[in-house]
Amino acid sequence: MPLIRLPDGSQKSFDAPVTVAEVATAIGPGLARAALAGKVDGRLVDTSHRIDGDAEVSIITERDKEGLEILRHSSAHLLAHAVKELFPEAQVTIGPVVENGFYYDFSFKRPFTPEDLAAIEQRMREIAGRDYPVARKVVPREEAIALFDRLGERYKAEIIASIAAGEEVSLYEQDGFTDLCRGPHVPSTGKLKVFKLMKVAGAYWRGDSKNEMLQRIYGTAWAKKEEQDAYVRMLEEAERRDHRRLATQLDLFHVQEEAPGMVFWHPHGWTLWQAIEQYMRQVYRDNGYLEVRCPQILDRSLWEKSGHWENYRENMFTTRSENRDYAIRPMNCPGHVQIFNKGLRSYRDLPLRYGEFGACHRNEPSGALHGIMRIRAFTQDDGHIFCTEAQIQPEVSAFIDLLQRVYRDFGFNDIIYKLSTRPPKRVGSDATWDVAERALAEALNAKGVAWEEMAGEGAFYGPKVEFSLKDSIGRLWQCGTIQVDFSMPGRLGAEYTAENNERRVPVMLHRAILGSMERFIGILVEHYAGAMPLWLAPVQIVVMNISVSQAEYAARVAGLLRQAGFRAESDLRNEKITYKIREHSIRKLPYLLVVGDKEKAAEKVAVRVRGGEDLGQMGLAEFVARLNDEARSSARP
RNA sequence: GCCGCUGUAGCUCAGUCGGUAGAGCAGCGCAUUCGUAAUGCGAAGGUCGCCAGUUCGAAUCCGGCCAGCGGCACCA
Repeated sequence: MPLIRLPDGSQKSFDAPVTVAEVATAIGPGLARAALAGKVDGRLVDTSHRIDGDAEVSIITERDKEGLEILRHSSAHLLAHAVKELFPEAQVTIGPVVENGFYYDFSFKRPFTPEDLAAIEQRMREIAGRDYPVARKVVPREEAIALFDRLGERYKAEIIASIAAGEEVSLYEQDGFTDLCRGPHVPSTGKLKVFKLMKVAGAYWRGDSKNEMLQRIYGTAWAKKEEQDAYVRMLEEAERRDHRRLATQLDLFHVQEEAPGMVFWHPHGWTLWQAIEQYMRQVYRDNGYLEVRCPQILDRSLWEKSGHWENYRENMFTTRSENRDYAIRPMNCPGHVQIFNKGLRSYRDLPLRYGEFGACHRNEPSGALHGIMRIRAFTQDDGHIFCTEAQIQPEVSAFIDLLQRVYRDFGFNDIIYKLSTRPPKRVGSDATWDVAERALAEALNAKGVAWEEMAGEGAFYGPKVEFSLKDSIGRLWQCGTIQVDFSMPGRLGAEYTAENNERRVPVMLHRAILGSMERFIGILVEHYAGAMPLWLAPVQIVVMNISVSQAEYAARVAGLLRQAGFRAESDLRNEKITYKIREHSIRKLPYLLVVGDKEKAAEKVAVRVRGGEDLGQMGLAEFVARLNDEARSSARP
């Protein structure tokens, strides 16, 4: 007779084995209706799961995180069911839960069309509406393989064949549709109410590009309609903020066919770039970095030494001249090592920090290109710190401080930290990895930040910390990184003289805060939806006259603002003031100044802030003071 | 690189059954001199991504290529 302990501490005893569903019923009919699954001694199970002995049980509903995942998982299952009803020749493969939803991969002789998607979604609603019970069945492996072979589902048969011999094979069945699945699933299809198919795309069988390509149908599913609506609105908002759309609208940059993956920066876009670069240059200066500049094309022999020629030949742009092979640099570190190598280095020189706005080219596969977020010609805010093992931790600590300050200045306050540790294939002794991993972990702990360990995700040459920022609509972007490198300094012959007159190879820390300038600008544009803070806005102020009699005064005001160090324009066109205001509002300028006869007579300006707030009249000195305050508070350029 | 979709005026987008292309905005000209998100009128603007093919005739149909977009794979 099982004694069931519930999350609130209460207990219920039964005189015979009970199912999760029966436990829920014993607690209350409302909970019984809401039950999606159960958690028995920490393990997620179906509501049909039978409890034979004493156990800790909680009932999972759509309010639980696990409940939502089960809804999504069962929605994937429902999708497969609908596809099999409409297209019996389609073969099912896998259908996991992903962020915000689920997908299911199918093999089918022709591509699914948007019309197919609509029909499939309709069929999903019908199946859900009929509220079929979902039944779990455990079968011997051979029986399951035979079943799917008989059904002509060769992918499923292959998946089962790869399940370890001892493991239990469970099948889920709803109205004649059977799928292999670990579960748990909702008790009946009627629990699935809020879902929507999103798109169809290609995906490789088992994620391997050597395998055939399947068709992946993506869907989203939620506990409540309002949550799904909010998610759809977020996607629409992301589309409105798309950096490609805003770049055209705000005349920042363009790309064209003749230079795939490379950016043409227009004057306004380049002004934004320069504001960022000058700020970062100041950051270098204030934090002990020495700015350097290296060639973009280097002889093949150097890339052979660094290992790039062997490992990344396909992804490098190369060129030839007078029988010599060259590569256009895909990264800056080999150049920085050359500077380090020039002259004899002492331990007294360490840590030595070089920084560069390093333009790199990587021949990315055409399918990887994406706006200016993933391109072939990009510029890194790249820095390399040459140091001793003992200096790793203080350098990493200082770097984290610096990165936090920079992100805050750009308006990002939410940072996610991840530590990637030694991968199976690596260089360097375990003792050295111990030192480096401990240094990174201690630096993170010293900062008191929450971090996640990504075991085995480090680079072959050393562990790394990766920094992701969260933007204004909740998306994560990995930008910063600091990586310990035990390999390259040695490969490229970097050495220093230690206290005991011994020659030693320095440790090199690769680090970037923004990552790629291009990508970071894309992120900034989307974060601010094109309405850049004052210190970054390509045009900060436009001065508009109301009629021709104030034209000279308006031009003079704009000139004075430029002399005060601001990016100001005048708009003296013979247009109605409402027309000009509309036009410059669309350009998302921070400040619009209106000058008419009253302002001209009083030697003042009427100030309108982006967004429409009218600050009324003020003198020029007062306005400039305001601008200076604002530029200082958002960042310290 | 792989799968799918897309490519028409500076921008956003129509274009039916194959019969040599259309709108709004922007730009240009003229008038209007105006107080916080669109003044009116007029003229102009296109190698329909590129190359081949079918056809009396191709933006439209077929094939190849290029680029972009959504994913997958990749991302030193």
